[in-house]
Amino acid sequence: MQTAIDTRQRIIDAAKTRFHSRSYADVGVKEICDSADVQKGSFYHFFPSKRDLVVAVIEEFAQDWATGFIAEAFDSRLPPMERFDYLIDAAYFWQKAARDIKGHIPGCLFGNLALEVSTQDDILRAKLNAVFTMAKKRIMETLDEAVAAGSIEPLDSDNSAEAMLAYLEGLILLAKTQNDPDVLYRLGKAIKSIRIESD
Amino acid sequence: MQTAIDTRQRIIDAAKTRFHSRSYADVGVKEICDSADVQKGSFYHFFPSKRDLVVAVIEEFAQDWATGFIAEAFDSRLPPMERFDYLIDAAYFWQKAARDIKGHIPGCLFGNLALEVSTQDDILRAKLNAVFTMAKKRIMETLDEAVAAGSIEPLDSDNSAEAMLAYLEGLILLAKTQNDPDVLYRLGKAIKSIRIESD
DNA sequence: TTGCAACTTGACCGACCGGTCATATTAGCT
DNA sequence: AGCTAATATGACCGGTCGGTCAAGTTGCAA
Repeated sequence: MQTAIDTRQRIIDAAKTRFHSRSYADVGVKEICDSADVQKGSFYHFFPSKRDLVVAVIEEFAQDWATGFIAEAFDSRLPPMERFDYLIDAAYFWQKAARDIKGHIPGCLFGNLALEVSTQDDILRAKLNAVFTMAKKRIMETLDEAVAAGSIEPLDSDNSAEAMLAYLEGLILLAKTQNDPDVLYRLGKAIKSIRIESD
Repeated sequence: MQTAIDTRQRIIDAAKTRFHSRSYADVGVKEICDSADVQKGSFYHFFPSKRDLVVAVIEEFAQDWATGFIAEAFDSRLPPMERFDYLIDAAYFWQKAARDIKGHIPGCLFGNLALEVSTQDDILRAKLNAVFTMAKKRIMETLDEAVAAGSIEPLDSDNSAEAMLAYLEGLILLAKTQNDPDVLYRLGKAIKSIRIESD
């Protein structure tokens, strides 16, 4: 059957955009089914529960992320510290594009979900945490490269990377609250000044 | 009638803790009424809608915040830059205390709500944005004081304050995702290194 | 060509959602 | 004491929620 994988994918696709631009609780199974042109029964054939769907969405989105703008921004041909400029740029353009189309900044799917479900579902929380850990790792490797290249002073790259990730998520949070992607432009450059000394 | 104000307050109190530690969508009017020992009809006597309740909760919480740990941390008797240490400390202890009692880090009510409702309700978004603007102002004043006292080099205090706020919110986001208040301790000190140069 | 598993269909479920309402009850003023 | 307006009561509303299920239909392997 050729449509099988397709059906599953259509469900994920419909859910992905909706969870991203609204919230987990606000998007119902029925709405997802309708927009994916799938019946309720089919939905529950592929996903035991709504929660299992959001897990799939997180996984796929993390993949998109890793192979998408994260991969582009962290291009190893670029001087290490320059990659952070690309990261901020990419975030800016993504949020701006979404706002121009939908009218609102969706923010970061992972950040959104993390704040929504972390206190209520430890498994989802762990999933989201793993995504952040992966992002942190990319940042850390870049910092280590920068240190090796002599473009920055040695530092606690692990904690510094986490701090930079926190800053990025915080920027996106404020940008979403103001519904204004320019926040990323105005404040983004400071990401390179964040550093935690090694002891 | 003596119980009148009391009833309204009981509703707000019950809602405040629940919205903070769960989410807006997840907490129903019925649950709030039950826990506040109030009937549905009474609830809608005081609040035209659930949304009006959350507005009241935001306002009261912002007040608690301003007169609570924000006021303490930004104590004018402290050297300006030291106040940021107190800010981080206060955030750390608050989150830790909540986790020890409830098992989970609730995060920042404003950050939580901002990511949950910003794309769906511009009025709530504006309310939350106003709270952030107030916090930013406090930070900015502190930075200006620090510059005046010569403890830091002159900088774009407005944007730097916003960047520091973003960082704080990002730290709380990661702490919540890891369910670990230590994130604030590990990474908090970097808040003082964030600066955006004036041009 | 038959058999079986993968998939689809759409009606159905109980629970809960935010919100309404007519009817008490109460408190404070005159 | 009597009136009025504020507050309280709890049954009730239509709609939606996540989820179930029995009965199809389809594609593929043997």
